[in-house]
This record gives sequence, structure tokens and C-alpha cells, in this order.
Amino acid sequence: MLKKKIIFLIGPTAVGKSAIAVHLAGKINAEIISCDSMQVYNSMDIVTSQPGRAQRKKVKHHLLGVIKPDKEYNVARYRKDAMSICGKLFSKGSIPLFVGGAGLYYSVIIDGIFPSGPENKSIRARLYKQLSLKGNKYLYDKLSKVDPLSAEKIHPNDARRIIRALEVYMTAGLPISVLQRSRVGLGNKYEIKIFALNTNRRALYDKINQRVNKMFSLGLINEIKGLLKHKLSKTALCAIGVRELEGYFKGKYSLDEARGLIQRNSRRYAKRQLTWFRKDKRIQWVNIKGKETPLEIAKRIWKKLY
RNA sequence: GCCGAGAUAGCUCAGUGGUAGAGCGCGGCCCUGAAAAGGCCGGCGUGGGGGGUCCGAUUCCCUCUCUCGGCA
Repeated sequence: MLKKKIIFLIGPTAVGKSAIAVHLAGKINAEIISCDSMQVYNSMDIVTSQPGRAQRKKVKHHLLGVIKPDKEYNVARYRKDAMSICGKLFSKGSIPLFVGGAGLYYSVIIDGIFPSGPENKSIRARLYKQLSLKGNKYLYDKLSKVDPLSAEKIHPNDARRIIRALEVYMTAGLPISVLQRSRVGLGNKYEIKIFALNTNRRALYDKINQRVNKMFSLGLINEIKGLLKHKLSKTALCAIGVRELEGYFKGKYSLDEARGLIQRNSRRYAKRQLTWFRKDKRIQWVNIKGKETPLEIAKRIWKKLY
């Protein structure tokens, strides 16, 4: 029996994934599942550069704007949501096309996630208190005792990972390094294709800078102003553009400075995304040449599918 | 035209008679429940051109070019 196909179209922010994805989906009876940690939020259409209405009309998109910005979201929830949509698409006979730039999110779909209970807020709060009182060295030493394997992998300054490892140990009773070995991926059951888009760095950075300018002309300032009237979840608060503009509203820096910071932070994000993708040897790279249209690129990818 | 200040990393600048640093920018990397987050590593340089003093000059001297102030 032929394995069912799952396609991933990934790439750094602003390379042009969305437009290409719509063309590709149209050719192969696919529906798009967003693979993005910020586009799940609603009321943040401009900052997160959500695909516009026209694109969403042509092809069905999933997991866009489905969460209120005051709600937390995370990889585990994403995996659950995405897998259930995946199942529905299969039963309809359409192909899931994952589109986005979140490295961890796509890898969790393909490679699975280790089993763990939900976040334990009180334990975590206690650990963060210890962090501020006694410093990261204290927590790191603690981790070294209960889970030396993880301690070796995690840098002593990486407080967030140290705390997560301790939290897992305290709730599950087993070191995270042991639990992490049990991941169930999709590789055997499905035919998985991963395409990553890229251009040369200069062109990419130009696109990023321009996209940020476009956000401003689309009304970014008002969007964020409205957003900040309500309490934001710590995850939604992480969207590039929110904190920078908050700083502008508070008089911390000028509008031009805020714009510059948004551009710079987006460039850095793109750089980190590329680092992540580069080490994934399963990826088929699709290099965008200067004047290619989204349709032409989609055709090139389509040819690689069969 | 004259007087003064300066010319060092992509940018803003520091410093030293024994071939140079800082911040920002930029590059590389790590990543399993905050991932657009978080963490680590890296100076990426013909020290404006030419000459002189000296064992040795980016540092001292002369000269040229350019930039910025001030006076005309």
C-alpha cells in the first residue's frame, strides 16, 4: 500500500512561503496547516503577517488566528491540534501541507514529542524564585545531581532549560534526558517531504526590512495599541513587534528606533531559523532566484514531488 | 585662504613606541511543553597616502589628501 504523503514547506521569515504554498496546494489537492507559533493568535494579523483573505479563500488554511492573545500556547498543544487536523485531512483524501518557519514545531510533528504531563505552575514558580534568589549556578548544580546527562547538554546560563529539566524531574520522577528518548515520529507511516525556501542573505534581509515597513503602512501601530489594552499571554507577548512598540508607547525610544529594532530582531530570527534548518539533512532546499514568481517556484517544487 | 580638531572594524569611538580593543552591527552554533522564546561562541582590521627618526611606529616628526568646526 502506498504511504500517505505529508508535505512541509518551511523557510525563514519573509522569504515568501505563503504565496508559494497557495499555488502548490492548488496543484495537489492539499490544505494548508500553519506551522507558526504566533499566527495561531487572532487580533495580531499584521504583526504576525498572517496570510490575507484572498489567499485563504483559494485554499483552506488551518491553525491561523484560532487562539486569543491572552491564552498561552506551546509546542505540545500545537502538535495535538495539528495532528488532529492531519487526521481529518487524510480521511477526506487531501494532503496536509505544513507551512511555516517554526523549527521546533515542524520537527515535533515529524519526530514526535516525549510524553510529559502539563506544565506544573507551582513547581515552576518555585524554581524561578530560587533562580532569582540563588542564581543559575545553584539550579545548575541541582540538575547535575539528579540528571547529569542533561546538565552536560545544557549550558549553565540557560536558566530556562535548566528549570524545565528540573520541573520534569520533579513531576515525572524521571530525568528529562531519559524521557526524551521516547519520541514517536511519523517517518515510518507516512511519506514525508520537506522543502525549505531560501535566498541569498542580502536579498532576504531586504525583504525582511521591507516587510516591516509594510506592516507599519498597514496599521501596525494601531493593532499593537489595541492589543496592549488587554493582558497578553507571555507567549503572545513574544511576537516580534509587540515589545518594541510597547517601548515606543512608553517613550523609551522613537518610532524610527522601534522600527529599526523590529527589523533587526526579525533578521536575527531569520538567521536562527536558517541555523536550525541547515542541520536537518532531510530537507530539500529550494533556492529562489531573483525574478521567479511564486507560481514558478511552486511549479519547481511540484516537479520534485513525483 | 587662514586657524583649530580629526582620519583606527560595517557604524560610533577608545587606547598603546613592541603589528590593536569596546558598544552596536554582522557571522557561526545549540535547541523536545515560552521556540518570533532562551542560551553559547567569534574581531570580521593593509590603523587615510607617502616619506623620516628608531632595533621596532597605529602610536613621535614632516608632507599630501579628505572630513568637521571657527575666522574670513
